[in-house]
Amino acid sequence: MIKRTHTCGELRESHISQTVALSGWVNAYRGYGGLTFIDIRDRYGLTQLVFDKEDCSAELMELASRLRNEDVIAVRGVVRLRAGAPNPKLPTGQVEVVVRELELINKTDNPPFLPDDGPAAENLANEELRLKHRYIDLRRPRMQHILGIRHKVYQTTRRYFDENGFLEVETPILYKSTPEGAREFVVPCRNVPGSFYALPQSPQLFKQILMISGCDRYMQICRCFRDEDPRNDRQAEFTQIDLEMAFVQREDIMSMMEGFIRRLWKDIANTDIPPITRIGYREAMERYGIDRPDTRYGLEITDISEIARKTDFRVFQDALAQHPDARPYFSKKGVVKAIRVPGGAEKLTRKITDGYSEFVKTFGAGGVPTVKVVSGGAGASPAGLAFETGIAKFLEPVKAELVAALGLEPGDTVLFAADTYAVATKALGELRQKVARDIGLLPKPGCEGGPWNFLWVVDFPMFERNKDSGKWVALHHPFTAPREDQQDAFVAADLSSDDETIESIVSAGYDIVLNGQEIAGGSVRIHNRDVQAKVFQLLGMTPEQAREKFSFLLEALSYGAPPHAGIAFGLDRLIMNFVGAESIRDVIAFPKTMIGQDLMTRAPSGVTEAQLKELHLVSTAAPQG
RNA sequence: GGGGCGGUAGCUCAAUUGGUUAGAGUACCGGACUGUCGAUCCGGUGGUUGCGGGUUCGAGUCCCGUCCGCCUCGCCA
Repeated sequence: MIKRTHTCGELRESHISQTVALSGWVNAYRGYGGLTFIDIRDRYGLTQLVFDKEDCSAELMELASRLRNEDVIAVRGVVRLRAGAPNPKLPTGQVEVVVRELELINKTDNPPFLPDDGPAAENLANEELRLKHRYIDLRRPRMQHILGIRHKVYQTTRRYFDENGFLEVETPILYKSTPEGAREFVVPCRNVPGSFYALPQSPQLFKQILMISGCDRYMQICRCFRDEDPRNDRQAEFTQIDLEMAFVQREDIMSMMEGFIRRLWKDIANTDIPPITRIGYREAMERYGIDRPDTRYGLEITDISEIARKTDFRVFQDALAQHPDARPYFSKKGVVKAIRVPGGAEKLTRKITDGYSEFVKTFGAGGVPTVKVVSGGAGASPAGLAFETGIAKFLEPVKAELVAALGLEPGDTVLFAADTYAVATKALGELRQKVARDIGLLPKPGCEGGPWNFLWVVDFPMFERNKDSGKWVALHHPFTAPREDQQDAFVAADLSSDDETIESIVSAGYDIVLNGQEIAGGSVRIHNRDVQAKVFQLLGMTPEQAREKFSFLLEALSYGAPPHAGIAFGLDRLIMNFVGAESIRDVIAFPKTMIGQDLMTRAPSGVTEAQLKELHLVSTAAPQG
């Protein structure tokens, strides 16, 4: 075999007249009878090979003329300045290799598609086919680039945390089932009939145990499993950058993470990230209607309930009549909220705003009342503004107040939501993002590069009532500590009667949001056994159940647990941001489809009766696949 | 679990209200061609329209079921 001396992205004018050897895949074939060009490709780039009747034997010309896309070849030849025009699109475009020796290492069958990102790739094969033949898809320069960025993120991560004294520790994949939270993948255990492991949703408790074990600072790039329906940026099997620190407070973690983010963005995107601003959960919900606000644009939400109360608009009045005396953030309290869309009068056509009404119905809202703001005209306000279309006539009596409250200007459109606090907030929070895309406030999805708007979201409530069961659930997870100044109130609270207090307790949790996407989340943990037991109790676990599921944690907490805190990054989402990927599948080498299949290996698949028997299992489903 | 979009040649797509032999580009095969780089030109092979039923004189097209892919709501402590 001809052994390569250089890669296909390496040769320059400085190599001219050297004899070199290259190996790779045939990327393109251009034949002229007595003259044949082959582009040879490997991970590093493309180089033009030339076979010329004047220089090559008839056998070599014949062999070259039979080469086709994706054949694997190796060549030996001499580098020379291109005899024709140089190709400015290629780093190697000044030179070509005149081939003296060609080895056809492996002839390909006609490939189902070509791994081409160039102009010919306008019709990229569909994803199903690309996933089935992932080894071809991954040859694409784009995919190689993504794998490379992902590799760099691993390296920067390990380097940063190593420099800061973190210890990389692996934690079990075969773990204990703790059925709170996400649905788990379950693995039958052969040696203990009828018992099962679960795959970890995260190494949460192991990293806490490692703190109690004296590891002080832990990190791991780990696989996590959640058997929930996937999304564009979510799949059942994903990767976290997981870490935990002992003897720290919230601020210590936050500054360590800001350092990490600055390093990461410097290394990967060559960008300096300024200090990250913070917002409280309540404020985020009020202003943006979501706990992960995208701050690249305005379109903030304003509560106009008190103004709406003065109108005769039935939709407003009906909404406001719901639990009028409830606490401000009570989820079923009736409210009216509004978004001012600058320039919306022109950009948001009737067809678009009708679509918004349909859109918010998916979140339980009835529709989106709308009004346009114009200058002058009949009935113009003192500021010279008038309302038109939609619900304009109902708003006439409160025009001046609305103009002042929302800062309205001519050409604006105002979008309203009148419903319960929970529904109106959610509907406008989602609508806000849709409007931003519609009127061009955002780069197109899949664009690479900034702006990078980071945000810490802090001060989450510890608990909320599940809207169906009415049970208390932890907003983050049951191991999250109350914020330092809330600890006493939680310890003192009577769990059976003190709803107001429990709902008001704020946790020591923190999320990092990037451009409206949650990229990391963590908290200070409970390190006191009694506090942890009280949380389990509040979540409806009897002391026996708590012991059955978490005795190891409660015991560990009683044998000298240091204060500790941690966080985990969604690594796949980080990569998506760096490379401008639209789908999480594009940043995972071997991803799964929406129903969790690997189209290349055809996993999951059936197993034999013998396997089932050995595992003490009987399947009630007919075998598939 | 719910809603939406899609599945036609190896690939990317087309095919009027249901109507003749399901087309184009590309890939592939054969031929021509000495400076291309999405090479070009000439010729050719290539189809159980995802699968199974149904309606009809006639179905790629309409109906029912099913499988697969994507998007989305719920879900994701």
